[in-house]
Amino acid sequence: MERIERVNATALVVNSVKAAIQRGELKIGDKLPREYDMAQELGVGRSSLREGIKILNAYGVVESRQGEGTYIVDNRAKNFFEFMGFLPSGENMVNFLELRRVIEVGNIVAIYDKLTEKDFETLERMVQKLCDDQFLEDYVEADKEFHNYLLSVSENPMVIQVNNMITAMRSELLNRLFQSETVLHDARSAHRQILEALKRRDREACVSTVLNHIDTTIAHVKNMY
Amino acid sequence: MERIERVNATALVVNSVKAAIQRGELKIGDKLPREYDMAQELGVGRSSLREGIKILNAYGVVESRQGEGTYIVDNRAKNFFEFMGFLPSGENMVNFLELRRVIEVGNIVAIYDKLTEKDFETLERMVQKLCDDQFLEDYVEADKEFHNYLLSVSENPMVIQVNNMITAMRSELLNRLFQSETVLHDARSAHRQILEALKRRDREACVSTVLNHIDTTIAHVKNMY
DNA sequence: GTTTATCAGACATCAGACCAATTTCAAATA
DNA sequence: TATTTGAAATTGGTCTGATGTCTGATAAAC
Repeated sequence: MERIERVNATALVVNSVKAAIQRGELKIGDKLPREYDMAQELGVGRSSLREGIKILNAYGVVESRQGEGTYIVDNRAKNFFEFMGFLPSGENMVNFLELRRVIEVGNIVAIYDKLTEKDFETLERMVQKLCDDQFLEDYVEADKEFHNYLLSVSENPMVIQVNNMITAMRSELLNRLFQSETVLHDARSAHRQILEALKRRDREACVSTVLNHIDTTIAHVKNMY
Repeated sequence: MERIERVNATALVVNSVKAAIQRGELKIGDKLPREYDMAQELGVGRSSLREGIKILNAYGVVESRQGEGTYIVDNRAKNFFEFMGFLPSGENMVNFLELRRVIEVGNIVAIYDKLTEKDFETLERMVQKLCDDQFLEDYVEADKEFHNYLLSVSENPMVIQVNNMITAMRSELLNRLFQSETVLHDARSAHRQILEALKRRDREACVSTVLNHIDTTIAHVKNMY
């Protein structure tokens, strides 16, 4: 662990860990040195080290387990919503999908006339993949890919980041949803319809198809809870 | 400060402060007791208290100044974006407004057919206010009110919360923007157009007018930087 | 072979001492 | 009198050592 510019002891700890992760030196699952050793490495006291680790805990970057150690994790998405005061629950799942609907509709309006032939080819492959794939993990992957691609066209890192948070929360849900044959069928046809609307550069149809797609999902989720 | 259920010392501190804020016992600007006293009040050690305070600092709920004290603040919005890795800057202002555009467009599609006569009356008053008002602070207030009202119709706490974060970031920007007569004129006519589109329950027009409104703002901001 | 006891390792907490920044206020000064 | 200065008090920042508590592994008992 490299010592970063010192403004104060606590920030030094936070930045050192962040930097080590950024450099790929620390990966998810890695165990940090024990508090005493790490404090010495960074040249700070154990209290200051702990204060830094507490902040990283709050950010969802590490997780400390008493008697065991402190590990690198990525609970940032979860903490993102917790940060806003929301815990995952049945009701919040619907709220959460509605937020997603808002973003996906808003995004498609922003990008519907910006897609190139190359984009269409890529999207075509993704839709095809969703139709061809045989295993649950593949559906989930293909579904995510399609939506993430549309978001990425915005070329707006903030929009993409917010979407990442939502996608991370959605993974678990998708795994359950795609166990239903109906949902899978809906998704296949919906993605194709969205793509067709995009190809026609028909904004109104884009909005309708995206809206429909997610509303269907919401209806399914409401049935689940 | 009331002692909350104790799972562990640090969480106790965090929850106690949060609860006191929720109860309105602590307001923005209030000063917390000095660390030693507060630790005794809550029955925890000073180190544990400090770890809790550090978490609240990370959340943007309090701010500690050496030699002075610890105060209740609300930097949650700022920290929210910092958490996502974004610092306020000229370029990020545009990204940030584009995120806002995505959300406002997505939201108007979600609510355009849900407004009642009463809603229209309220919105009408708000548009009128924006036109009548004479002072900068009033414009800014009226503009915020209009957009927040539309978001609130969604009745989705997550959407509203994300909007709150954005609104908080936007305040500073609006103060500068509304110093331009052109921007003010644009805003007045844009808000009226949006309201008219809503009254006609014309989704396509809603999307167009909202899109236009924020695109105009983005253009102005681009000129500013 | 399974269960239980013990022990080492690691985080959790507390207390005390000292450091550093800020504020306060009274004394010195112009 | 008004201003400057500087020392003391206040408060958060940091370090250290001792002790508590939880977990996992190993050894002992059955």
